Amino acid sequence: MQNNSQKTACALTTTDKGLIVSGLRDFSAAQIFDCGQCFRFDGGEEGSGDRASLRGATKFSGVAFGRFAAFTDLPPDENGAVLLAEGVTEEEFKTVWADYFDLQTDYSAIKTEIISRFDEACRREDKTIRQAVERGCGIRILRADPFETLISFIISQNNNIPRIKKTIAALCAAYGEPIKVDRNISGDEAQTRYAFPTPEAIAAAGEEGIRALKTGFRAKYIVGAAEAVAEGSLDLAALAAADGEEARERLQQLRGVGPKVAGCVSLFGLHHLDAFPVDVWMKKVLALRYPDGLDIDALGRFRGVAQQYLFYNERWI
DNA sequence: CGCCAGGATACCC
DNA sequence: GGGTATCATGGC
Repeated sequence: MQNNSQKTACALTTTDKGLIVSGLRDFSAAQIFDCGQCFRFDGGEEGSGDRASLRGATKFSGVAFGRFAAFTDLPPDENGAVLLAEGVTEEEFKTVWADYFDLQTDYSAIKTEIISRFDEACRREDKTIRQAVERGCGIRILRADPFETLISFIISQNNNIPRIKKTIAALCAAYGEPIKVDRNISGDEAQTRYAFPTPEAIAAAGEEGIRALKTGFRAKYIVGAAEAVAEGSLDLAALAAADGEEARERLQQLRGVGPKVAGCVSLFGLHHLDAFPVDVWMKKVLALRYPDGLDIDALGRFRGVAQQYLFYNERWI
């Protein structure tokens, strides 16, 4: 599902307000950062634009791969969606953020296949998936760091999103490397940002060090996973290259990693788009929207993307 | 006080 | 194999 024409379609322009990325397809920073796949970006802050066109736009700022940046959706033009990236150079966008946002993947083609597979599985025209795809039309599956995703979703178990974000922020502040913040990002100069801790840093912190961050019963799971990666017994890069089912089974061998966490790590951290994590929200979707049952395995190789459309649709309905 | 939160585990039958 | 109490913590 690679599309070279799309790769070259997005255009970069450096302005005094930041880097303008135009010609984006199937893209919404707000939807991407608000659909539960990423815990390190915070929004809500109004775009500080002095122009009417920026009013109401939400800026999301945060850290990925040890880099702090802010992203704001601008009104689309005739070439597609437009994104304002602050604290990002053209070179950095091309080498880091374009890959993070999975810009080389054609999500229009994915949507078409998803709808087709759902129709087949339901043996009718499925209105639910159409509504979900429409509502979350700008969602993309981030290519997030595998280790960060693993630890983040271990923390997510039996937890709520605000507290998950708070705990991860505390983990980064305590054991992550401080990041030099670009002074051009207005309003954010004063705060020190932190990279996600390395496996070695978390392993060295030990169970007591991690428990001190109010991680509760998850502390031993977090340290165990970090130790496995640090000592090399768990090779996440190999799992990214492996079959989706094989990756999920290997992840579930870790204590504190069950089907749901393994599914989220596979989908968001390893980019296995066939992973379909079922959480309380998805159980609600399945019971409410598909009362006659739904064969997950029949939903095709992009069912993980469909899962995000359905999750977003149900959470913000 | 109780219940819930992007669950997993140990233990029950 | 399928049910269920328990696990830390904080918000409501």
